[in-house]
Amino acid sequence: MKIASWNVNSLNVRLPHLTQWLRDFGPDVVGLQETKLEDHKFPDDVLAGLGYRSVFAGQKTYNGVALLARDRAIAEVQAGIPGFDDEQKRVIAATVDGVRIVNLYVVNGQDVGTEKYAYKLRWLEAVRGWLAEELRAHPRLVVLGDFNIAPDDRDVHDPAVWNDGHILTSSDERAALQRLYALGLHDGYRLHHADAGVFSWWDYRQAAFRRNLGLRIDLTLVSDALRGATAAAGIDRTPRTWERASDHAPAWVQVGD
DNA sequence: ATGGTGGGGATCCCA
Repeated sequence: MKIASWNVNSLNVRLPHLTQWLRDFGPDVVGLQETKLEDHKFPDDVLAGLGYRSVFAGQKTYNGVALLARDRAIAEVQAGIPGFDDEQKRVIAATVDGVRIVNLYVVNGQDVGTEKYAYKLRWLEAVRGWLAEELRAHPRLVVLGDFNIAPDDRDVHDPAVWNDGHILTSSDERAALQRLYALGLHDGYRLHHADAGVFSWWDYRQAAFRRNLGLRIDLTLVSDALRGATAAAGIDRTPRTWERASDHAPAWVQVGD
């Protein structure tokens, strides 16, 4: 099963890219972030025409997440973090073919020390508590999404700029990510690749994509129980080359066949 | 330190 994560930065704008990419890449499961669509506007009919069922939790203008699955049922759908009151639509989870999939749009955090940064750390702690429960109930777990955290220096183009005091790379954010790993979750990409300089997000400004000035912040984590079945992982840069692209590229992991 | 670009929707917020 090929399982992917893609921050589309407006599904309204990116629907042609998504449909093209579904045809080209043929993922079995996809988690989308930043759909920026209210649920009644979600294009589930278009996606059904391509063989994908979808579930979604959206809102106008900001955030919004969805899970798609091709030729498979989507069961036990959970939107939001249980017990964590939050108006922002950043989480959707479901079970597909015996694998629990948790799709996260992690808070960006703006700048270290801001109110949004504090919210990011609170939010990640709530996610950690919930994932501990999810792992007990569903040992075969994949946690994917836009984490808005670059795990280590290999995942940034310039570690001097993206340092322990900078948003997306600060020591508190990285420590929060390590606490997720400590639950028994593994960066799928790093199970197969040790290289530096492979990124999933490039700023729209300063021709960052052309110059490969990016970060790897879109992650696919696999649980202990799935680690041995993780056959491959990667990032598909192709959609980032298309006209009017999302600033993110899809990250994927293959579990089993 | 600043401001660069893009999406959404309202003339500014968020990334």
